[in-house]
Amino acid sequence: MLKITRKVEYALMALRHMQEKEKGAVTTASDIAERYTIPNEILAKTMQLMARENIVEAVQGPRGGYRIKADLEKINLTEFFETLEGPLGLMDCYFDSECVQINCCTIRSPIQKINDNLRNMFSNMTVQEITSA
Amino acid sequence: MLKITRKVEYALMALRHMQEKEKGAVTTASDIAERYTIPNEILAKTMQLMARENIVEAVQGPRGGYRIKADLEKINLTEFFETLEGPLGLMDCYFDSECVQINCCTIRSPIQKINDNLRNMFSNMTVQEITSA
DNA sequence: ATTTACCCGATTAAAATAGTCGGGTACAAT
DNA sequence: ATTGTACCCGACTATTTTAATCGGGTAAAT
Repeated sequence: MLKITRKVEYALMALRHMQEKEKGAVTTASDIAERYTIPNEILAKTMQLMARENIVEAVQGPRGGYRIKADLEKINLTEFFETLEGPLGLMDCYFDSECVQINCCTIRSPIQKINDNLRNMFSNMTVQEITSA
Repeated sequence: MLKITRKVEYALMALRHMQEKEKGAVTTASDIAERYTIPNEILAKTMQLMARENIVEAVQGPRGGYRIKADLEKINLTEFFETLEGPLGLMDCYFDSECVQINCCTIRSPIQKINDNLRNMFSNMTVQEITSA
């Protein structure tokens, strides 16, 4: 429990990789996949997702690839995680959920407080802190 | 991602329930399961686990049940989570793992720092804070 | 003895995550 | 124009993790 997903890991590794290149240079998804032994198509998808979300910019065609578009110092980890994986919460009942305990759950509000702390912690860290630490 | 498990939720609800009764009184696993619509046998297992770990005490036979044994103010959440679910970490590679990226992973140490913060946060909270907030 | 309630390993089911496949579109170079 | 490279994307399958079930026990009060 309390794990981050592969997708998030791959995304961070890719961003870090691109950040080490000259600004404006592009890198192909398969270059990154090969470099870090990441399954090609799953990284491709992750890059596409980040492109849709304007974290990176895609350049199509031969000599194309991706480059960083957003200012990584301005994206906090709560935002980043939610962009890639959807709503963040220790329990599902804070967003969706037809949990059978919904009306008799006695720990919902105490856990909610912990959840707030957690979100807070992640909101106070930027993607940049991971990609260049 | 970053979810706590059902088992942990059930355990906390059970502890909270027992805590509301007079000290020394026992409650059966099926009473608790019924009260909160928890599948009987999964709660039973969870209670057995907590009994093995000396968090609760089991009284066998008719009129038996469980009562709280440990001082819940002295159990922090890191301990509690690890007792129920094993080692705590945002990524697997901090304990087990034959991760293919193990030698080329560029985000391991930054994530490790976040992991330390997370553990720290949970280590500074007690089970009591959840069961009686 | 019988009944109640804990004990526990093995198994199955369901859900979440991870990875694959196939058929597209954009565009630079020739 | 054609070719080749690289992004795009929905649908699908496999794997892993989590949740729940089953079956056959043991302890103890009445």
